[in-house]
Amino acid sequence: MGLIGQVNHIRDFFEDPNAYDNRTVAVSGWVRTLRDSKTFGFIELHDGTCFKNIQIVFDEKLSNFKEITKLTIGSSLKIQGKLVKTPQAKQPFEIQAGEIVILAVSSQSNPIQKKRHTFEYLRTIAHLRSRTNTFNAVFRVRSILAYAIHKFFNERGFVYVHTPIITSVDAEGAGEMFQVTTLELDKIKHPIDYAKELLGRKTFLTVSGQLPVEAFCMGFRNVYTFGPTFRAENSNTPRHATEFWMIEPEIAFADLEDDMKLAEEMMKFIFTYVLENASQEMAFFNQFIDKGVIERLEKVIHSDFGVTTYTEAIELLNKADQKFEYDTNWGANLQTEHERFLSEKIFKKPVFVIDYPVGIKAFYMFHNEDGKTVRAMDLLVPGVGEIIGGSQREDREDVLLQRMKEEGMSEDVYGWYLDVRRYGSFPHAGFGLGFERVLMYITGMKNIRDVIPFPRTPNQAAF
RNA sequence: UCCGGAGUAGCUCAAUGGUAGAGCGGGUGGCUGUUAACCACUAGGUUGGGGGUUCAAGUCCCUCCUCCGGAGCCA
Repeated sequence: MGLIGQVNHIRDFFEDPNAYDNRTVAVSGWVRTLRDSKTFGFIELHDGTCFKNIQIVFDEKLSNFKEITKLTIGSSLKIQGKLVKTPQAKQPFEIQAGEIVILAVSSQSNPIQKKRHTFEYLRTIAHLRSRTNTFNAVFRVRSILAYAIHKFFNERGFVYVHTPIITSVDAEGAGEMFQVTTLELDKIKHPIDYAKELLGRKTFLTVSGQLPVEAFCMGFRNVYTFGPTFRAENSNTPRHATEFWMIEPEIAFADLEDDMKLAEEMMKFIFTYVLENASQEMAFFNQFIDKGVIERLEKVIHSDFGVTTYTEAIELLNKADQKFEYDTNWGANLQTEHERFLSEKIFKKPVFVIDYPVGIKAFYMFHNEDGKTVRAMDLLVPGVGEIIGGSQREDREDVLLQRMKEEGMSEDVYGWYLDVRRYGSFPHAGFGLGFERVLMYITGMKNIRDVIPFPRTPNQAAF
């Protein structure tokens, strides 16, 4: 006989308190905090089924009363008692315990204390931090957000494609790559014979699923990938991690306008879904992490995203009454300060910047007639910066081949990618959405290390 | 990787070159409705590592390490 059916879930109490009022219930969970007096006490119990805890009242009529008052934070319990409403108190209802079974007492050296901890400290105990209010809320929202993304694409007929994590496609222009090898590095002879690799060639962890997903776009029209990606950059910022998750849709018979429309619809859909399905967590973020985050999300849901060309953006920045550390000059990348000024001060909402100079964008982007720009788009959001990067793809085989030659890319490795243009080319477009960056925007968390369960950043691969 | 800041009790932080402290957390006791509970008592230290200056270094100098922030790279 299993244990699961023997207890109620706190989540159900909050969803329909009337159904349990004055009824005998059983719960299991962990002590979040405990207060006791001479003849009675209170436990706040967390059972993992929802953000909120339930208050347990216990008194000296229990045979193990003295033991219970000595319980430490984190100790696990099974409790039977009566659920009663408490309209005059802070909590809506509580359980008056008839029996408390102590399953395990937590060691008093538990690093999670009944006090406020800094996020920096909690990162050093990432395996324990899901027991705190903030991280419990962050990671439940992470789960709900992932579901919302799948739901969005599924409802629109997109096919979910599992693109490879190990790839031989080098230098996609998206950053440094981790090399994957089965060769014994301490015994390796130079020059390295990559034919001796288990996979028969030099391989890496993927920096993007875009190229393979484009191939599947030929068969299914609208597709997306959603999986981990890896960048071996020595980036030390609150917005970068070496391992992160990315969503990459690819749509057929579509141009850049369709691409932006999809991005905007998706953002609005997932924001709405999280607000509706994580209301307790969002209320917590709004009160303790980032005051006003709910209002900001609602504003985005009800506003039209801005659009400006790169060339116009440069003009807007030059006209602005604002000193920048770096000058804006056509042909150079926009600096972070420029991007923030555009989204936070000029547009005051998410804004697409489109039609970037050829020289600062990837080889596969569609070339405009002006010969100077490509059909690329970046979506900038206040506070987080670049959250989406996408483009209409170059679907003309000759133009693409020319660009690949200029980049020195070998047809051996990329020939299959040209086939997507060779056997019935079609206009198509897509984008990459940084999953953690959306999560930061939604929760108001300021550091990417605090929205990844076990973050990998330079010097950090513990757990 | 570059620039800046910080490393002192379990945690968050004090300490003019001169006896290393507080709050929280822990432990013990008290308290008849608490919810950041409250009150009393108590234990707890290789001041990030190494080297140097000085009668004397947490404090000044050199160096290394780590973390945080800004920049770059980008999602």
